[in-house]
Amino acid sequence: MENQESKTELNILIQRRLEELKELKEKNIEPFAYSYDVDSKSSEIKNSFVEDEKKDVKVAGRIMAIRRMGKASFAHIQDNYGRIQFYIKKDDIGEEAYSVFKLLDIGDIVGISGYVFKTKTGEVSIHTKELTLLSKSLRPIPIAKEETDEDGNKVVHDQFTDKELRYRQRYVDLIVNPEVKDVFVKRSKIITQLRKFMDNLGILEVETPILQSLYGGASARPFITHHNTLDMELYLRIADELYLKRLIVGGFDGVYEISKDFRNEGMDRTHNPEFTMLEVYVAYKDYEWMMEFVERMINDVCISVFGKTEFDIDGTEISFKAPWNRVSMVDEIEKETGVNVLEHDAEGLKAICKQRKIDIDGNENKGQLIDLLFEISVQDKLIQPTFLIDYPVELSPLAKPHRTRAGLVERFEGFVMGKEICNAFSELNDPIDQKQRFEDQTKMHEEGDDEAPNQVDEDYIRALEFGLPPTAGLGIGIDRLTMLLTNQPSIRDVILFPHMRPEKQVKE
RNA sequence: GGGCGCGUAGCUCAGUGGUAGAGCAUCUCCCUUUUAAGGAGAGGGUCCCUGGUUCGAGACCAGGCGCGCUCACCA
Repeated sequence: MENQESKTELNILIQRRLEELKELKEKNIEPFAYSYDVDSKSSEIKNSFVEDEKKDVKVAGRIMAIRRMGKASFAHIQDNYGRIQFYIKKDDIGEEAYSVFKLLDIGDIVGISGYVFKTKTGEVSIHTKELTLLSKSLRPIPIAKEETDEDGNKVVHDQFTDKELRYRQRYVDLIVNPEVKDVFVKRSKIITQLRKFMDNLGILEVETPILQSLYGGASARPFITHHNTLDMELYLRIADELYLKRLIVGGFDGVYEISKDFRNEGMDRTHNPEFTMLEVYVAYKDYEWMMEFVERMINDVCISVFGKTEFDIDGTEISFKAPWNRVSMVDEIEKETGVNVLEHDAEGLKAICKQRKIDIDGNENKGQLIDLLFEISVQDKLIQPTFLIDYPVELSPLAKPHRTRAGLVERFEGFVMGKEICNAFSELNDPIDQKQRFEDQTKMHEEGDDEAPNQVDEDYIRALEFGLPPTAGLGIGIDRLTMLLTNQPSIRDVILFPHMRPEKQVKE
């Protein structure tokens, strides 16, 4: 069995590299070096090239292509900033050093010391004086080759495209697919800019528990874990909302957390079991203020990270420039369907749904039915950034009743391209109302809605009883925001290591 | 969970019932400004798994596993 395994092609390739490793050691070459004094970046060398200057540089990177021509060779290395070619000649570095070079492969990480020149075909390159092996690569990387066809278009051959392998072995994906790396650089910059924006406003970044004995702040099924010493069940948070508002009770004027949340639900293009949520709470503000806050913050991110507010998303021109559209949820539904949902109870809405052949299972409450009608008739039409405002109270157990419209709460969600990108409200700070709503939810849980919380968070009620100032709160899904701004089709394309079923075992 | 699709060399893929293929990668030789370098040669396969049909299965059938897309669920 073991022999069969060792006959595979991959194993032979690895075996070959192990032999090279041995030969290198016999030549007293350390194949896994300790450090290298890099003084240049590939991109800077190319951008700052001056003819005949012969500037000395030291760069390091992974060998991505080798073209050997007997006693001289060209190769490309790739560093964090791009690729650069180096030229290496036996006459320059000597027989022994050239024989070391011959033992190198695509994938090896090397340091190149030499001077910058331009080849006769015009490529800025490094004329190698000294080559240092920094890390021998034992496993062949999937090589993509690029050529430029007659029309000047870039054609990529043998690109590493298997999505499963790309997600499972993201390190390989990042090496060979540069545009993937760019998405994650953008993601990082988006988060950095969100932080800067809030920090500048004096909003304090905090950390709250991931392991919670009660879960709340959203409706979702939680992951359950166990604490051995306390011998009790703990939940991985589905939201950090209730903790952040406790901090507003405690006297902070503004807090935010960029939190990993966990929801034990289906996985698809827009759902990963763990995902990143920004939640912000600001005292003495309401949802009107928060809408302007979102406009300003997203504008700031667009300008700082992308240098623009107009985006081409799947062929549609989207403008994030403030102000965004604002439309009322129930008014829009009425506009599209002719139904004033506030005039009907749950039974009446069910009848309307059935009449219109909308698929329902009959257990929906009024809020869920309104939401259904919204999704069917309105949601897809919200293309340009739009705040959908004033939700039915049944859908929003943590939002404050609308100051003028009965049955509604002061809540908004931001939609772009028919997709939700944020959720916010004037926070409910009446402890008596809040307790009643929690109890209604717990009842829903008992009646079989396993996404409703299973018990009332009495401590949160106690906190409200001490007094929560008027507060505006906001949640933004960082993954989905990144998807939108970088035009990526799947949440897995903006999460470095998306959740996958476990591999049976790592091959070989 | 439903539907559709995919699974063949390290990578990208051909192969519609009759000897498992191509390009790149790998190995040997030649080649001191190449860039999908080039020339000559060589090696490399559990065709996802299990059963079935057949004289004969990579291909056809059934079941399974894995993955992708999509619908539903998930505010």
